[in-house]
Amino acid sequence: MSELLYYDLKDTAGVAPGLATQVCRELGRRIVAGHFSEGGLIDDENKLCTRFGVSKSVVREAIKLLVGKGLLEVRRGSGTRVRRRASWNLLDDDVLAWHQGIEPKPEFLRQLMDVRQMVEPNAAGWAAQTATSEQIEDIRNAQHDMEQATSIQDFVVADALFHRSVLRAANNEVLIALEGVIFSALLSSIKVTNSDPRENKRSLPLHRQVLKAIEARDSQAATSAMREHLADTYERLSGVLPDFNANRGASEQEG
Amino acid sequence: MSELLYYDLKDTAGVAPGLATQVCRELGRRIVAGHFSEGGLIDDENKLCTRFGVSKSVVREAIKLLVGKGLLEVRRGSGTRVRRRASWNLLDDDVLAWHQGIEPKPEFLRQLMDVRQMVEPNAAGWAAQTATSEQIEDIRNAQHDMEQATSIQDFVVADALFHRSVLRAANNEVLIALEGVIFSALLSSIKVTNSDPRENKRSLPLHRQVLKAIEARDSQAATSAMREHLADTYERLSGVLPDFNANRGASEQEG
DNA sequence: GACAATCGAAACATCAGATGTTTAAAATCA
DNA sequence: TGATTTTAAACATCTGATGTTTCGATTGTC
Repeated sequence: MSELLYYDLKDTAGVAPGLATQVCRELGRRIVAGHFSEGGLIDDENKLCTRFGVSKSVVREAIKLLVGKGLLEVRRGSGTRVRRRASWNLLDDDVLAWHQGIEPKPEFLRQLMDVRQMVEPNAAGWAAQTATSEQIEDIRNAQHDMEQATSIQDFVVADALFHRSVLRAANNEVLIALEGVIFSALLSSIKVTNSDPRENKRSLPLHRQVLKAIEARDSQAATSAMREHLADTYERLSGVLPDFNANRGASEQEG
Repeated sequence: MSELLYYDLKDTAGVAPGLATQVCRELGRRIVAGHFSEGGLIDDENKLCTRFGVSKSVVREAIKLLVGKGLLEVRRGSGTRVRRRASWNLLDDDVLAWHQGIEPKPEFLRQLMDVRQMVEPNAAGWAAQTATSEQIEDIRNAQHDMEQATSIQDFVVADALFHRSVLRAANNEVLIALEGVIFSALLSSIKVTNSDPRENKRSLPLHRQVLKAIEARDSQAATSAMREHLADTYERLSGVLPDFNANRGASEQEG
């Protein structure tokens, strides 16, 4: 499951997660997977205690965590409800990670890609202006690892680290908080295209170009190269997912 | 305090916050305000119980909430530490709200504005393509409220709602999750420029242009108008804050 | 005196049970 | 029927006990 890969990339490992975190993740996965109807009640505290075999305090802490992520809403006396998706903190690392546990939805993936196309060319441009030599070194190393990768997994990890390095090199705290979006989109894309390593190597020249432009402090070139790279990814996804561009430019729904 | 204004805009009101939420907010404010050294220990559970006059379960839930926002790190046996700022979930609504409780830091505000300049022109462009008639109506109403506003507060709220309407009209779930960044930047900007209502009215023509372009389904015009509006804001901030552009490479690009 | 093994206090983790408050639905009555 | 009262369900909070981990202090040997 690539949810674990996501957590690896965020190096959330190291610390042993307590029971509350475990229960939180288990519930979170089910909510994101759509096992509960929007606005529907989930089991009460006692049932959850029995189901997970833990005490009430643990369940309460787990629920508090999910409330913090916007997934649940607790009403005293009434019960605990699943909030509508529009209220979820979609940028929360766990919420994004849990999305990796389900089949990628074409429209959501497109939205993630739209945001990547908005964010990363700018990030590359800023990186060319402000990156320190250490930050450029990080980008170079990631690029090198992409070249050397032999398995799909190694390649994806190196790819993710490349884009993260660029993002960090832009030296904008708020921007860095968006790295989860990039990881999520990247992992989902790989899952969808399921391309073999050779196919992936196709994107290497553009990554090289981004690196070169940043090294040369050429902001516009970095922006362009990154934009071109993402457009290529975008196109590949369009080819594989029929609904990828479906709900674009037209909407008049709502029930 | 405009932290409350932030919460109003996110309509987090309605439900009475329990003790855990109160303690969480109180601690969160202090952390964001920098009352603790990075990596430093905070009081242990018992001391916090005494300090806030609540039971251990409440304190534990509050701490779990802060861990979920990346502000704290709990190590069994050792204690609870404040994580370094780079690990905070800066896009979390509460974290952004707590930033409103302190004097805006020029560099952080610039970073927020950079992100706005990256996000909102795109959002306006997409809104021109995908907005429903109801969504356009929302934008129109917000714009109307801006025209009619008499107090600074009314104006800021209408301004925030205008930008939120545009963001929502882009019909991208991930994008919507960034509305907190816009609110935060907007409220900080007002606090800094402290401009009187008449001065604010200066931005009305550009808002009108954005609205007109979206109504006309002219994506490029919407993007341009929004870009121009933000560039204007950016410039005004540069004039007031000497350090606003301090840690910065040089030029802007984007095309 | 240096170093390693041991011990114990501090701090978080979990559990169990009791009591208060709020909500919403069921029961009751005019 | 419609308004009021009652009651059961569910969350909120408190209390106290026990387990586990960490880290520093103590101790004992060489």
